[in-house]
Amino acid sequence: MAMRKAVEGDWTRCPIRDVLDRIGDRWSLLVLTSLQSGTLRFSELRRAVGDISQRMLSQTVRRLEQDGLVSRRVFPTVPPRVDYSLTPLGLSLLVPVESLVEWAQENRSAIHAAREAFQGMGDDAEE
Amino acid sequence: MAMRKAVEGDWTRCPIRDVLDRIGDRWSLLVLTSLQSGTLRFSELRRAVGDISQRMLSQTVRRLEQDGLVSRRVFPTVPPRVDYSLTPLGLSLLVPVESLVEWAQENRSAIHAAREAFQGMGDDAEE
DNA sequence: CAGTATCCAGGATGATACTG
DNA sequence: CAGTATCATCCTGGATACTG
Repeated sequence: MAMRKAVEGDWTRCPIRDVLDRIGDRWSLLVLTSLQSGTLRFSELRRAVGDISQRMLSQTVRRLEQDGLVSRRVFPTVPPRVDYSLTPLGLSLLVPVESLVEWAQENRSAIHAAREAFQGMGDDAEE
Repeated sequence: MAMRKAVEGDWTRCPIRDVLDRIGDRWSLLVLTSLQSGTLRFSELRRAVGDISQRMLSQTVRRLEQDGLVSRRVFPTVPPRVDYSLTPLGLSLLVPVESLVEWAQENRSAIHAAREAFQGMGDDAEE
């Protein structure tokens, strides 16, 4: 998704863009939900999310931290240790997000069925 | 959003990806909400959404139609006329989406404030 | 351990031109 | 009017290597 530019524009029409620009990417939501259960270290978070690269995890948590959704605590030990957890703001975001997740679960088959139906109509799906 | 591949994978963990892959892009949500008020023709929809290109609108509505979120009716007149409207499924999706929109409206300033706070910390926002 | 720096491929989006 | 085809561009995300 290439949409990090128009955020500051005339999007008063659509504040949702602010949110979508942040949770609409591949990893943010996974990171957020992974932290739902509690604090995790970088490596733990990485395992929890799954197959995310170091670079993307680093980038994702940094953005989430900048947006005030995730809190980052550094322990000046050696080896270094960094804890990540949800902020109240991040936690509050998960409420509406879960509504969406529920919808997704309930209607996943409907969407897939619709896609299947399209296959047989001689109309291709550009892929 | 470059995430149209992993949809069929092991995303049982995260059905939300199915949804995000479809509404997380730049235009889908705008199109959906534009149709909330009722049926629109292609050109009307284009004006309603704003500065979307013909190509992107065409592509977006096709995908939404394939997913069963939008209904498309063609009138074999000349000049041609095509009406777009939400399906019950599309309408039902807007319910949780609106929760997210509300959250976005209520917390927009909080997010922006968090970003501003970061500016002064010597940490750049990569842009 | 917890990152950052580079390089690179693929996809999303936009502009423009053409068609039924 | 309602698209499709093509081309160019920018960004996202992955792989790999290096650092404190």
